[in-house]
Amino acid sequence: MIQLNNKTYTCPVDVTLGFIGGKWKLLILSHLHQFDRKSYSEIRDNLPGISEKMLSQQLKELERDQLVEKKILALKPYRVEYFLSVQGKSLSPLYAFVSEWGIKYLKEQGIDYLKDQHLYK
Amino acid sequence: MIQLNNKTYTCPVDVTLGFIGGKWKLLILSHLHQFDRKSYSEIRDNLPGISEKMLSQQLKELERDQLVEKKILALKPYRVEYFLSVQGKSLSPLYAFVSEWGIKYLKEQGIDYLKDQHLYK
DNA sequence: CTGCCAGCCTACTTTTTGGTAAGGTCTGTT
DNA sequence: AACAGACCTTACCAAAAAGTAGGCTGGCAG
Repeated sequence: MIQLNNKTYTCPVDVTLGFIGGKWKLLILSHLHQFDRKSYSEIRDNLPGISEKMLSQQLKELERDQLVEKKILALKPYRVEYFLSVQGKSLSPLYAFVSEWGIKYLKEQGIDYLKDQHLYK
Repeated sequence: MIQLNNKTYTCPVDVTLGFIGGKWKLLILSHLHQFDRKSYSEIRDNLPGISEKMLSQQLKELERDQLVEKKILALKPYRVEYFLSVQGKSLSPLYAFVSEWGIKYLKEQGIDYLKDQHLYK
């Protein structure tokens, strides 16, 4: 049992899961990793199904956990930009692996995601 | 949007998450990866906090998803053994990475997990 | 023959998570 | 002036996930 920030973790895996657990976190992170879609609405439009509540909630947690940073581009017309922090980028191999594993799995199921990508969306 | 087995996924990352999502799956998997503790009670005893309900439920799902296999060692005194399938082993880089990332993070927080491992448990 | 341990399963409750819908500011467009 | 779009927040509710507690079979040890 590891104690950290008033929470208990059973092992290092558990610690990492504390950051990337949840339905949308890895999706948002790997999205920021893959594409450079960074504005709020670009992320929203590229994660079909996510509600604005979830998006802003998760982004906030990711900022708090310092995996994502937000840059305010302008105040008068409020414009922002989200991007992976150094810490967030340190998880890059994970985003890559998880995505490739998914692609490989889909291929085994007869779905060529890369080829047919334009169809999905 | 990807359709597969009556479910909808937004991208390959989402597909992978379908297998390893949830609070205990990665914990169980990486446990089977790291140690060779394989019996039901060994897994239970090494994942402090997991309830038997969760353990058997998750094991069942992992079997269904073919990431884990179960071998019945004996019937009279019912004894079993769980281990990673080929499919489950194909996620090994993930277990390793997630664990190492956690260890690295802990180190940054002043906790030397590897050195003090004996203290946790 | 009692109790304990392996290996589960089930009913029930609580907690967490996620979804809906609405509101609110500001700014540009028509 | 009306509307739309970027960028959120909040209140309320439903669903899903997880926790609690107990039960059940069958050996084996004392």
